Amino acid sequence: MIRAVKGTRDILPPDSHIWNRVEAVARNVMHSYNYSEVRTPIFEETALFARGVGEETDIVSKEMYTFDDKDGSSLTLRPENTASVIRAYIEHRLDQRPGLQKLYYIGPMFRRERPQKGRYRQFSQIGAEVIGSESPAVDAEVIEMVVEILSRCGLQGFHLIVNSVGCKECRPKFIARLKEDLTAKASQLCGDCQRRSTTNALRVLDCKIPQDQPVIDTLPSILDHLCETCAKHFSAVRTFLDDRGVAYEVRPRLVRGLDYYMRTTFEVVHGSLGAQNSVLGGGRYDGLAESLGSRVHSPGIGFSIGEDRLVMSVEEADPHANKDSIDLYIAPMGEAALRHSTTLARDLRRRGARVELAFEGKLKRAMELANKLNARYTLIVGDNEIASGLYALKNMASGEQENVTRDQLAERLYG
RNA sequence: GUGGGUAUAGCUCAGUCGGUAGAGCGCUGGAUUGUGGUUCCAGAUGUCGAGGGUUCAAAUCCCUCUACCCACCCCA
Repeated sequence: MIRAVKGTRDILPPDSHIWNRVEAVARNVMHSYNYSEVRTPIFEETALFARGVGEETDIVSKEMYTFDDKDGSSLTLRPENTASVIRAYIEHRLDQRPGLQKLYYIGPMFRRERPQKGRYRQFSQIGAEVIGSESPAVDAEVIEMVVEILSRCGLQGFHLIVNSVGCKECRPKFIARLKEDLTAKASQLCGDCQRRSTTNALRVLDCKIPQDQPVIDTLPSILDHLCETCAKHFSAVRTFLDDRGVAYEVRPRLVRGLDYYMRTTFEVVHGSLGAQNSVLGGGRYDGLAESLGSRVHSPGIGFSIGEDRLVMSVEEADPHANKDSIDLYIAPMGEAALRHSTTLARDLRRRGARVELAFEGKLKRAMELANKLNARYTLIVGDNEIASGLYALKNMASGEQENVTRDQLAERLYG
C-alpha cells in the first residue's frame, strides 16, 4: 500500500470543514484590515532562504527540502513565506504602490524535521506582512488583528507574549554580555544549556527546566539593554496595545529563531498543543528587504499562524465544529421521478441550497442516507407527486411531513 | 540525528498459561414493495505490521526490520 509520506497527511471531511472555516474567518478579518492576498511560488532559489532566514538557523542548516533542478540550479521548497513575500515586494517594486503594502497568504510550508504532535513536514501557515513602516502603531495593529483572528475562530484560553529583541546595534552587545555571564554560570545549568551557552546563548533564556530557573533569573534581560531607539519603540508598542485593550504579557525571555527578527517579537501559546504549544509567531524585520537586495529601506512586520495547530486547538474547543449537514435530500421513486428530480435539484442548487439526489435504491435506503447525511429535509418524488404537483416534504428533525408545491418548497428551504 | 511507546476487522480496542480470532461502533441485508432516527434478527470484512527463529502447535516466546505516535533539538 502506498501511504502519505512521513510528516504529511490527508485532511479529510469532516475535518476539512474546520480548515475551511478557519481560513474563511482569517480572510474575513484580514480583509477588514485591508490586507490583500499574495500568492508566491511553493519553491524558490535556495539562496533566498539562506540569505533571508539565515544560514545559521536550524531551518536553513538542517531542515530544508533542497534539490537540484535539471539545469543545476539549487531550489528549495519554502520553509516559511516571509522571505518570498519580500522577494516579490522587491521584484515587483511594490514600494512604488501607494500606501503601506498589507499582504496575506495561506498555504503549505515544508521543513524536514521529525514529526510529532503539532509538527509536520508539510504544514500550513496563515500569515500576513505589512511593509513600508517602522511605526509602533503598525505593530500594535498587526498584533490586534492576529488576536482577533484567533478569537473569531472560537479559540479560548490562548496567551499572547510580546518582547523586543533589539536591533543590529543593541542585540549583539547584549549577546556578548550574556555570554560573559554564562561562562561564569554555565556549570550550574543543565547539559542543554551548557551547550547553548556557546552555540545559541539567547535560547538559554527560554529553557524550561525548573532547576535552571534560579540561575536564569540572574541573567541579564534584553529589555534592560535595548538602545534608546528600540526602547522607545517597544514602549510605544505597549502603549498602543494598551489603548486597544489587547491583553499580553511582556516576556523578556521570548526568543525567536529566525535571524531577521528585530525589535518587536510576539508569540501566542495554547495549552492544547503538547510540546509544540506555539500557535503563531511573528515580529518585525526592518533589515530584511535590504539584505535581500532592496535599494530602498523597506521595514516590515508580520506573523504566521500554524494552521494545523490552530485547527487542533479549535477542534478541542468545539468538538462538534466539524459537523456537516445538507439542506435537502431528494428521493425519487423510479425512472420518471429521477428525471423530474434532476432539474428540480438543479434549480434549487442554483438558488444556493445544498442538495443531494439519490440516484438509485429504495425509498427506505434513501431515508436512511438522508438521516446519516444530516439532512434538514427529505423530499419524496414519485408518480403521485409528479401528477399532482405536490411533493412530500419531510422535516427530518421533527418527523413531520407535508405536501408542498414547488414555491412552498423553496419557501421552506430559503425562507 | 537521539530516546521512549505502540502495531490485532473500516474505527476504538480485548485476547489469560503458547492450542489456530473476539467485542463495541461502523458497514450490508431483513423485520417494513412509499418513510430515517430507537429496537430486533442476520451477514460480510483479518498477511494478528513484515521477515526469520523456537515448538507438535505462535497474535502470544526470541531475533531483525519497518511504520506510526510522543518527546529531545528547534520551530508554526
